[in-house]
Amino acid sequence: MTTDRRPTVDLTRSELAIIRSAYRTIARGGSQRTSLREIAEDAEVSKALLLYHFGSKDNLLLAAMKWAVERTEQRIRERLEASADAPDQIGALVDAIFVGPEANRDFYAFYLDLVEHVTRVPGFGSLSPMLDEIINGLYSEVVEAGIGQGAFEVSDVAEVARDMRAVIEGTFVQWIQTPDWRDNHADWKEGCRRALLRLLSVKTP
Amino acid sequence: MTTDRRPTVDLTRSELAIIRSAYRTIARGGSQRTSLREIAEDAEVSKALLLYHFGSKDNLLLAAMKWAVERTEQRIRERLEASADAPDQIGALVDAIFVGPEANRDFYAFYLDLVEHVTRVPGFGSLSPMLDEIINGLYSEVVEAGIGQGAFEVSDVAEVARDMRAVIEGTFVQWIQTPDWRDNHADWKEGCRRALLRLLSVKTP
Amino acid sequence: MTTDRRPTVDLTRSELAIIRSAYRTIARGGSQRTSLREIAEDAEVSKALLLYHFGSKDNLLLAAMKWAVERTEQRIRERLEASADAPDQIGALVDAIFVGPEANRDFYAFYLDLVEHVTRVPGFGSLSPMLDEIINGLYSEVVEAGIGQGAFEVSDVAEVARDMRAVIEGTFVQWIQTPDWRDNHADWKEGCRRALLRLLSVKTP
Amino acid sequence: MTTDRRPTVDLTRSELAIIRSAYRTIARGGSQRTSLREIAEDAEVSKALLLYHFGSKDNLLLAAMKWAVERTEQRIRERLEASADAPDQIGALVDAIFVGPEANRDFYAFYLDLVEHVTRVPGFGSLSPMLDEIINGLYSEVVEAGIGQGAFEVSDVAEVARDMRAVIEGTFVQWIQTPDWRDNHADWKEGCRRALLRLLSVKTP
DNA sequence: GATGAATGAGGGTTCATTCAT
DNA sequence: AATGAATGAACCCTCATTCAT
Repeated sequence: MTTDRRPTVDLTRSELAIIRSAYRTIARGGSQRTSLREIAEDAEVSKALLLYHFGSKDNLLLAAMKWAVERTEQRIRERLEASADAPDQIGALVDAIFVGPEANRDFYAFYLDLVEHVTRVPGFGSLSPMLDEIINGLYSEVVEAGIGQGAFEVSDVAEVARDMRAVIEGTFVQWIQTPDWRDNHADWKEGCRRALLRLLSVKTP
Repeated sequence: MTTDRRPTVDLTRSELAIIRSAYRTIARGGSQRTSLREIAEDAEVSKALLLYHFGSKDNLLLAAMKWAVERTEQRIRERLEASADAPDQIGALVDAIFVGPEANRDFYAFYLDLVEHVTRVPGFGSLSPMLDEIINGLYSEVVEAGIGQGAFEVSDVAEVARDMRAVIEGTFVQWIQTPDWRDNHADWKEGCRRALLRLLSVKTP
Repeated sequence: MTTDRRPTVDLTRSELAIIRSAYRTIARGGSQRTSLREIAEDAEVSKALLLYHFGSKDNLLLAAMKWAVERTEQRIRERLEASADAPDQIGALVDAIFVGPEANRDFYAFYLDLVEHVTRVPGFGSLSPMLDEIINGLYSEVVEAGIGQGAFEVSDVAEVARDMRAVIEGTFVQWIQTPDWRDNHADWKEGCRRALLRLLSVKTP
Repeated sequence: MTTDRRPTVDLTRSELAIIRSAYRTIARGGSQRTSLREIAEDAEVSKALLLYHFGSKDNLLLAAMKWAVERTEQRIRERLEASADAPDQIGALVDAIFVGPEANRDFYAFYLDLVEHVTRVPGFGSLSPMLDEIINGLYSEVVEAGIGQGAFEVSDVAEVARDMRAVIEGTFVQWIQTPDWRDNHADWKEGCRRALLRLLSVKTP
């Protein structure tokens, strides 16, 4: 349904390196607790270079957020294609999303930062339709594929996609708060899978 | 080098006023973008008084978070009791939670801030078992009440409570990002209600 | 020569307790690094009581300084009288002054604070003639007693007293900087004794 | 959470300017009564620049202390060399040290501040071996030169150096407390000279 | 006599940003 | 393209002091 999308802007090699450092550092510490100096140190460049390339901290943040979302989408799509003809579409999706505790924690911690910005900082609002298109679009495709196979009982695809997203993100919001997130990842993943199946009215055996 | 500070156990009148201001101000602006000065101005007290009562910004934040969570639980419980014998338990819960766009936005913006802190600041970890107990406990009670009436098909109450929480919080995470949150509140509420019913395998008419 | 002097002001019991706490606390931490709260905690009274009794921090400081100097003089005089007819007047004086590492360190750390105040804060200048009278007076008496016994070769008593004071305080200024002041106290004491004797042209055996 | 800071090894031109201002300002007002703002104003730079170069107030203080001690040593050595073959070695030393009321007052007020820090702030302890080496080393050299000329009766050079230091610093401790230090400087200088000679068993004419 | 509540002034420090090179 | 020097604004926090009780 959604066609191929390309990175919003082209990034030079060193811009990309900076963005990666920004993502890594911010995912760990939170965007407001993370200073440009820390990011610059992680990237092994001067602090001034960040502003030379991105103009302001907010701009760098925005760029990093876009990059992170697009990269994550791509990673999910690749994994999904690898198991394209799996009998269990939902299981494949969950496998593609729950890639591991560290990566998931980094991404969702970063994502919560993103939501915080969308909610309160003018200029980050542009992220929200982008997320809508990417995430809900992805889930819609999965649902439609499942419907084609007669696997799900679904009337409104968009609504179900939204609900799936709620279940997944709501699961991560809880999981990310658990102290033993490094170890319990598989359990939460399985719980999420079951919840999605129940949501789609697929009887679990 | 401890500082001047009242030993905070029960909340005095002026401590409560400060906490209310902190909640309001932080919900709007985010805890890190909100300075003690802003909170003090909102509370119409001196900045130093905040620290006199709470010792540090983090402590005030923690106190405000606990207060907000407990107050919200109580509000939900009251509303829930008011419709105790409603035929539609889930509907009643959703009514009790979705009290209005402003209040919901304030609370969930604040809540996401809380999660961000739990994730990254040592010392806020104590909040998450508290949340677990309060929120999941509340949902468990509702589920068990429903089971008693034969309304739901549920085997593991704790898991269902967790899934409900995922749906609800995941819904708010999406809703809070929508630009027209002031107007679309009712739609998201209805969507959340349906998702919960589907999750509990209750056939919607 | 100098006649008996009495405490500049009369102190109530609780004022004295506060002053003792002030002395102890400040000797350890320095007057500017020590807050009224710390002193109040040490004295187990409220911070406001300090100001109720002394009016301001500077006033308390001044009172504590006067008290410490007078108390120290008295302590030295008592010890000196106990060995009134000792053959070695200087030895007796040094014994009376070098009472032990902790007490000496406390007093001279406190004394340096005092000098710092005399040098820079108007209002503490009154301490300096008081010190002159007390300390140099004390040393003068010792010297004169020694002259009576034909022990010293001295022409100008006041000058010698000043020089003795220089040697003693200069010794403590160095000693107080040594990291192992707890253990080397006896060595410095002995060194000081020899220096004083040399100063007074008494041939050491 | 390291801060922005130049790695201070050699002093740049502007670092030196800052240190000079720090020395001047602190000598007058005391290190704890002197704020970074005052030093910055004196140096006509922004307050943030001090921390950019030195990282913290304590660090700046430490740097200023080291600088002041080394500069003073150098000044004394130069003056001493200028009168290298003077018949009266001690007189030359005293001349080199007692350069004038303002400079002496500044230096010894600053020095007493330094001692106060060494006594109580961990991290400033490194200063005292440095002082020991520089000051006592200097005096030892003078004593040894004098011995070579048969001027002094001295057995333990290190001990005598320590005693000389005691006399000199003890003299300044008293002098700095006198209200008329601007006028009596010459008298105290002469008194110090005599005391040193007596200490070294040199018969005064 | 004694204290808790409250505050104003100021402290050191952080940090995004600017600018000359 | 890249950086070090420099800054202004704001931050959290400390503390002596005031005042009503």
